[in-house]
Amino acid sequence: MPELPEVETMCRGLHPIVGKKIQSVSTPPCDYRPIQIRPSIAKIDEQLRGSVVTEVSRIGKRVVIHANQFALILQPKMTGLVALDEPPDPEHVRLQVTFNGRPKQLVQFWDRRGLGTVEMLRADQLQARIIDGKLGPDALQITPADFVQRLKATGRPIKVALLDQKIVAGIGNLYASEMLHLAGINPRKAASKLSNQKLTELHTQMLLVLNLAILHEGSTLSDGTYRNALNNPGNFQNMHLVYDRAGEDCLTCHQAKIRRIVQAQRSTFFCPRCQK
DNA sequence: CATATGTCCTGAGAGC
DNA sequence: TGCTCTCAGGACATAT
Repeated sequence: MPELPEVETMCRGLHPIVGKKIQSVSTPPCDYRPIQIRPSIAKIDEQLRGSVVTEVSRIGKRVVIHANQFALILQPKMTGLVALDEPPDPEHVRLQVTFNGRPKQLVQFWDRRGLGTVEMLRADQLQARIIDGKLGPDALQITPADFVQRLKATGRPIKVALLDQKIVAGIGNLYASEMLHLAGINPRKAASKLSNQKLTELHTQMLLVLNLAILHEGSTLSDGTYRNALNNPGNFQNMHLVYDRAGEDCLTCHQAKIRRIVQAQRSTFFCPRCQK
């Protein structure tokens, strides 16, 4: 599940295409229901063909390829990824961007479940269409004070609040559990009832776990879908303290077992002893 | 406005 | 072994 560290890793892996000229943008034949692409692939190809990639950036959990004053926005959602090399399998390639030059370079948007989307906007529309009203400050950029203030403003359980991209952008189900464990916070606690000190600690641990995960190129889970741009798995899955470890010993206190609960229809993992 | 729920999709794994 | 069922969850649409 691509969250901030996985999407950041994808973006960094795409760096070799910066400065390259786009030869074409196309959708290869695919046996599955087509993903959402807007405007049409023909219009996207028309605008981007022949233009040079100036930047690859990340907005929350989206990958943005900039070229010709346009932004091509790839949203992996659950099982999508962006690959420079071969994707996990050839069956679920949803979009291809080919570049001029030898050897010919190719960026492929691959998505097994097809929940991902592709959107092209004028670069000057990015703020209004993607960020305003939809995304809070990025998890790697938000100040501790802003982080605390935004979480204090909701009575929802802290775990649920962390998943709300309007509060802070980039956190997903896996890292939400991990950072709450590191900060010693019970995921069911109302965000508004946490002390400033606890929330500040959470901010610290959030940065720690996200940056550490980026360093290890993200987490490749048992479904094996997430890979970095060169089709190698991440390494951070081996360092999870709570995620998907229900019934196993807590690696922090060694005196309790990790529990799984469901919040907002999503799994949450925590140690009942460390996170009271 | 804030919050809650339903929906999309495919494949892995469980259970019989 | 092969079938059916459940589950995984990001983001958006719709409901409360």
